[in-house]
Amino acid sequence: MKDRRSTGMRLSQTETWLPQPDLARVDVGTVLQALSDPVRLRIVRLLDATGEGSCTTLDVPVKHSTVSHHLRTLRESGVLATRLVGNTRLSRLRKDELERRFPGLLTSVLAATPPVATPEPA
Amino acid sequence: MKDRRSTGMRLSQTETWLPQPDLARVDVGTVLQALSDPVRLRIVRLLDATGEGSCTTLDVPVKHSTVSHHLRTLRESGVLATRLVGNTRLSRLRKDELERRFPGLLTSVLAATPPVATPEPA
DNA sequence: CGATATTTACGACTGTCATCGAATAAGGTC
DNA sequence: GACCTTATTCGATGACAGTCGTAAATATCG
Repeated sequence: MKDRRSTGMRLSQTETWLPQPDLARVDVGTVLQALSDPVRLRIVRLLDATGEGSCTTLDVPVKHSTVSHHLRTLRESGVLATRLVGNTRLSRLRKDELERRFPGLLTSVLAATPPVATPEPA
Repeated sequence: MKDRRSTGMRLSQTETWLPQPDLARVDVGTVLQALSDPVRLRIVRLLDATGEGSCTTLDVPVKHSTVSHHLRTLRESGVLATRLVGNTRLSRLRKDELERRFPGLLTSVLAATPPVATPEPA
């Protein structure tokens, strides 16, 4: 129950969300494709750790416009949901829904341990 | 030291395998990348159903040279192993190894149900 | 209203990758 | 050895995707 005073407080009763696909209509290949990119996989891991994130808060080694592009890809593939709050857009993982649609998939990806270093010392 | 009788019998003691990566050194992103292609995902499903398959036995809508390319990709990413038997190469999923390295990953992918049809009726 | 911050949209470049066809290598058969 | 089958490799091509910069849209603050 939010109670806003004179200072700018957002009202949370009518939250707007960006359009997102029904996971029942999403193919597992689409999700795999979305998760296959290194930057996107990093975004997913960050969102899993922090809960929510936006274009500027996500620590990824690409420009903002590129982050926006990746967030769009992840959203359209059903991996994350984005809600508009004031000036920013906060994205989060659709963890529960994904777990129901593809049991164990996202869980196993997030639980994956990094490879033992240096495949070939060159 | 081949010992063949009149009828063509294969000897199974010295089986040769194509080189494959140590899964401990494989990143989950590499596997996701390998599984993200539609043709490769189909190959993986076919191999899961039939146990083993080769370039010609796999029913995929691309030419043999392309199948060979995909099999190579899947092998180098650690998804499948290939053993040479006579003139052909039989590939199979490294299911158990993958399950140990990325618990639940391949399982969830193979268990994934197809999407409910017609995302957009056009 | 102006100024700033956040994000997206658009256009362009670039690199990667899937695909094919032809050539090559290797196995098995006659 | 000649021949066919199987599979890979190579080069070329075409399409897609990741990246960036800039412009545009929206919201917040003064």
